[in-house]
Amino acid sequence: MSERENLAQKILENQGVRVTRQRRLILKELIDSLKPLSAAEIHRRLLKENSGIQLSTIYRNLKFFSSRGLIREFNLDRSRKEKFYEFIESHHHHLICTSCGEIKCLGCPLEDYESELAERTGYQINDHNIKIYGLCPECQLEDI
Amino acid sequence: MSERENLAQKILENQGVRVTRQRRLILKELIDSLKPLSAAEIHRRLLKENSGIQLSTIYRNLKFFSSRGLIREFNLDRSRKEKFYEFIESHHHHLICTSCGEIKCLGCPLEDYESELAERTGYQINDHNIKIYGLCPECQLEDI
DNA sequence: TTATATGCAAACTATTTGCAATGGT
DNA sequence: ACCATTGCAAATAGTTTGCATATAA
Repeated sequence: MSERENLAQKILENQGVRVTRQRRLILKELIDSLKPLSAAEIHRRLLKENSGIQLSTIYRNLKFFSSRGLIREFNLDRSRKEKFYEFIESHHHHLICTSCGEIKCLGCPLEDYESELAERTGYQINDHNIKIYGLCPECQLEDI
Repeated sequence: MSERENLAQKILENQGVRVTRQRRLILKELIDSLKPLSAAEIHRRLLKENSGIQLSTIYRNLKFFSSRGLIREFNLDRSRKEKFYEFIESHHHHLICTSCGEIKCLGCPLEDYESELAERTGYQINDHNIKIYGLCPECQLEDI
């Protein structure tokens, strides 16, 4: 078992959930990845590594990990219908290049705003997300 | 033709696009609505008014209006797969109650942040959206 | 008149589910 | 041994498309 798989193993053990080969592999892909992945992308990557794993198993576990708060699930892009998933290391947001699709992680500019908003509206604020769209420096250089 | 349909008519005429009964009706629903609507919801509402209109026509026109910048298209909720659409009157964001689904519109707290971000990253920032999730005051009162 | 938009049915994509078999604890 | 998880195949939800017909300009 690789080092990364071992990390995944430990996280799952600490969660007190049943550790299967599939769970270890899926979580490993998310931990390894620097950017959010779709279910299909995780599947593709795992097939490359010869882990015969079913797409439905991936979906089931992504739901499971989400409900356990291990990962975050969201739509990256208004035009795509696929969801994306990422391992939660810390609260952050995304800057997305609408031309090449590159994703940068950003810190959170809303800390103060949230408490002010809670006070003003009476809502109990639990979470939020910000997506910022633009053109990365490279794509700005290309015509069209 | 109702007053609201007339407003929709005028908007379409100003855009220099072909004005059909269906376009007028779809745009009217979005203008009337205080909150974002799904394609299915627009369909439901129009059928109630006895406008025999096809769901595929609604989808086609939602895409068309989006591309013209008349409406905004996005996913409201991480768990749902439906997209939502809203008429663009001014730039704003949403506060969503994760229990009852109520949607409140919010102003934009990112104006300054965006220009700072553009400078720092070299990105040309074109758009962004913020979704804030929580419990509305009413839902906070309900146990489980 | 003619190009664009619509209705209808069928296709497609992402995701979910039922059920029998497998595997972790 | 027992129950949670998996594989597989089939179902579903939301959206898109092809083609003949209707309609706005």
